Amino acid sequence: MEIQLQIKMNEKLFLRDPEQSELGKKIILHSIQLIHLNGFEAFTFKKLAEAIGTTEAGIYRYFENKHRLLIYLTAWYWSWLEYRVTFHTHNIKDPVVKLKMVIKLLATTVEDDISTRHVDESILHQIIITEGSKAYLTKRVSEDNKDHLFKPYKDLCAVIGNMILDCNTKYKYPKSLASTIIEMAHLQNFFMNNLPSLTDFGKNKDEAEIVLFLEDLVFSSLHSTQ
Amino acid sequence: MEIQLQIKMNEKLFLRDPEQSELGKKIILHSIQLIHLNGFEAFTFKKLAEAIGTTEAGIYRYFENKHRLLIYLTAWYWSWLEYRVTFHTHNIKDPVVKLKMVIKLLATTVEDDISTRHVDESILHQIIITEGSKAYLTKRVSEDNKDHLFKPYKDLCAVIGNMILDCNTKYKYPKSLASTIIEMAHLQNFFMNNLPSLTDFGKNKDEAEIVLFLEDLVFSSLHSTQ
DNA sequence: TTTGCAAAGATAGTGTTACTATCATTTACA
DNA sequence: TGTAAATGATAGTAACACTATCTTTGCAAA
Repeated sequence: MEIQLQIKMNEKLFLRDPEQSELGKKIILHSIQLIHLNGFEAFTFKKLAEAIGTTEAGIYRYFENKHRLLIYLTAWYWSWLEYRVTFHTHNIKDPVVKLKMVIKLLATTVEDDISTRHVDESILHQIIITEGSKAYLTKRVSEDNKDHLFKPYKDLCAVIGNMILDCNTKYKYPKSLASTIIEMAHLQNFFMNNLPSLTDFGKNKDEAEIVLFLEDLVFSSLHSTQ
Repeated sequence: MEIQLQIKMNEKLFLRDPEQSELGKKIILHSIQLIHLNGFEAFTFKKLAEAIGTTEAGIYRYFENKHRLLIYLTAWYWSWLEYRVTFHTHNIKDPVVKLKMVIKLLATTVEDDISTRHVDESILHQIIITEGSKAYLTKRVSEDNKDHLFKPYKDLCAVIGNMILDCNTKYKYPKSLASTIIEMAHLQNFFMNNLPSLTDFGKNKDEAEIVLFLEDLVFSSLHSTQ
């Protein structure tokens, strides 16, 4: 049995759906590799076209510009992560166990899990750690938000927020705590590997310790009697 | 009595010290305004030169490129904030009260406080919220770190980490909690104003609520019996 | 079998960005 | 008054971020 996951993306994320053609899939595959290799700033459509063996104009038929492509990749990533969260927390009754699973999924490098043909999820995960926030840290954020480009991110945050409430109905900041977990799962990973003195994980560089930190943070807040 | 604050910056942050000349000070003043107005991506040395009334080449004598200028601005900001933290927590004995003061300083818009002639601190604060993380989220981060360009940020983080330990010597993640507070003070503010569904502050858009959230987060962790 | 049409390929062109170089002029100050 | 440093003025280049147009290919309905 081979299962293939297909994620349906908002049409405003692209000009032409990259999932619907060979060229489109190549754009996704190679853009992930190139961004990972040189970083988003050094990434250009010209280099991407050369890597694929097509021309710049060809890429522009799929994506307005490289920033839109980044938004597409992040949206895809968050959709995929929400699916993984749903999948891996299914049948878990205890909300605490559930939330621990989510923290683990957020903060741990993906092995081959639920996979897709044309996306390398573990490299994409690395990209989102370094480049993900650049998708929304712009002057255009409100317009892009109106086009629902960040919906997958907000949906995931809402799902986690609800799980937090399942642990403690009286907790006052479920959404902020959810976005804090999501962002910190990535940022502590970046710091651990690049600016280790900003973390307590520099010695072992072990993702498992980030999980422990986040668990302590979350469940202290949720069990607090303050 | 008029007090002027002068912050001594690492020499690797610039080619020529902008604090030492009128042109240099104009570069700082106007770059802050322009980045705030159009965002860092749309900011160019040409536009900056036009705003100042000098030429591109003139700017390049002070800063290698716009990314270095951003690093300079962030480094200045974190140095200034560390000074404010030291100043405002001085003479406070209770470590909990001290840490609460820090959270307030991090998460609240600055009014005219400890001021400098050529830097608009409240606009700079806004810039750091949106653009600050772009200073280190790059492929060059390790090299830049070797040049100590992020020292002010790391110093502030260390100071806060020690205050955390003063509250609870046994707490296991002082540095990670410190970087979490710093980053979240900014990011929750950005989300509140731009992607409010990621927070619990969308209704009132009140920074004071971010302070309460962070206090709850921090002191739950530090008083936790888990 | 033809026609028709969308996707992709090929090529060219434009304005802007991110620099680098050079030389003349002003300013500071010794 | 002389000299060096800072600044101003101008020019130039390679890469980037697009846009336009025209041709070719493949495939499907008439």
